Amino acid sequence: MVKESVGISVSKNQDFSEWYTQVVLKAKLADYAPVKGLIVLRPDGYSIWESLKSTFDRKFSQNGIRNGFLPVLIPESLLGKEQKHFAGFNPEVFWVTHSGTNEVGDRLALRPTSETLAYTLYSKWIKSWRDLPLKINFWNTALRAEIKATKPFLRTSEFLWQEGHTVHTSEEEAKQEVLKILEIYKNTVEEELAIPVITGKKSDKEKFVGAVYTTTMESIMPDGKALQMGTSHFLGQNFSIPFEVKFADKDNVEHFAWQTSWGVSWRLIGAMIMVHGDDQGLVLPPKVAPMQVVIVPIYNKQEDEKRIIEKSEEIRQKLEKMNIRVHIDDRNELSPGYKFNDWEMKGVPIRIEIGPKDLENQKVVVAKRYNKEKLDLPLEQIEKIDLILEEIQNKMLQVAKEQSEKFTVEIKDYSELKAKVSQGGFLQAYWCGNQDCEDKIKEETGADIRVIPFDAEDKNGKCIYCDNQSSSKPIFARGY
RNA sequence: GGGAUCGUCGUCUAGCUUGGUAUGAUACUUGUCUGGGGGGCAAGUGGUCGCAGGUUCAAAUCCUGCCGGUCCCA
Repeated sequence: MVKESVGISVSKNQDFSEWYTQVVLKAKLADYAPVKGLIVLRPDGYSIWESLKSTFDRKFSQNGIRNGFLPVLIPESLLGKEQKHFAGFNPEVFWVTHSGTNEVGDRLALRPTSETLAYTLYSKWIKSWRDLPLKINFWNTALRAEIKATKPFLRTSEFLWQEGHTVHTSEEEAKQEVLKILEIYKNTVEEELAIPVITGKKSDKEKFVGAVYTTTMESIMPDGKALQMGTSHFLGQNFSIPFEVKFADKDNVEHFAWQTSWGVSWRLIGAMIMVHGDDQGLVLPPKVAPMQVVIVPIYNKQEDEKRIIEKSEEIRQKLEKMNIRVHIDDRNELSPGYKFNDWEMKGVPIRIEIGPKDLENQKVVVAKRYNKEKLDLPLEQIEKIDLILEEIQNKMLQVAKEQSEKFTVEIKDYSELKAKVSQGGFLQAYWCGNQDCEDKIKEETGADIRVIPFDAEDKNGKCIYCDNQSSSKPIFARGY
């Protein structure tokens, strides 16, 4: 009866954008802050971020990367040192112009990204080839004015992310690092968030300003729009020269170093919501779910209550010993039905129902969130929950892969591209490599080059726009 | 960058055209009966009508500016 005011009031198909906002707010992941363009993370949202963070930290560490911390203010003189880079970011930089009532001399930027600041310090720290490679990652926030249309996790003026900055003695080693990081990104997103990605290069037009080239991973969202999930840049010597990041090599000759930078943001959480969520709300992959199992006890008589709570407690302890994150919903004032819907909206992967009838039969009811399946599980097999969580994680990736494949289409001619863009999807077509064609396609269809997949970097065919010999077969799409 | 639209207890909303004591639902609190898919009954708490000016005897309502949300187009 009151379904609409409590749950998600629109369906995912019918109004995707409204659906997304409602899921974020009603599942209590985030809320809008009092300042336009900014959001607040609530514990369930932050917990997902912490989970991703710890996975990345483990993998970075295995790759010899350590964490550091940089300040949020960057003086204008530093930010402007690499001109292209500066020009690219300038329109969205927030500036601090006053301290108290006094004007500051050199304006201070709220960091849009930390290359310039980090490399100023790197040039102090690096003297010799023995100091390299230097690999530091920074967990922080970046600020870029995005005040036209706020969308939690996807378009906000401040976002949580990590930015890694590495320095190498050789071009080759730096290029390898770029790929290693991209691979870490890819397998983390696929294994933890159950979202398939396509990796490859950005076109020159779309690359990070200041980079020699940018590698990226892209995913397709259920509304057919593409989302950039993370990027890893080869900076060459573009920064090491102006910032004088130099080292004396074994032969005692000074060289400019070779650099990389790379980052993923909480945008990944946005992607997870869009890819897996449904009309009932959030659907969380077990690996990042703040709560993996919720136990809902059901009883109506006093004596049942005691027995059932005891049994629930017993199950909780067993599961906790297996490192499963489990919670008993013992709120007395709410009906079981309400709790079912409540936890479904919040995306908890498994619900265990336990009532008098179950006790008699020495079993519980297990309900899987992602496909709504319910099954009976004998009490003595309760450890199987672990396997079911694993199965859910795998199936979710599989379903997402199928969805994503459906969205990936080969395009033969330009009229087809024009027609398909509005329906959305990854549209793969030959391209001559000329930016004029890229610009025209963007202008006429709204689609840009999202990624040139690694296996499509060298493809012979005819450019979809100008018919000339093609150099590659990129994926075109409208993006977020 | 251009345009549209909205802002009234936590949430959704009536009232605005035609100025005159703030409407309902839901949520929340308490009690009670309930309890296997969003329960019933009863009582109660909660709003400087986004903000700042202006017009007026009187402004949620009319005027101006600002702030904020959402959507569409480039």
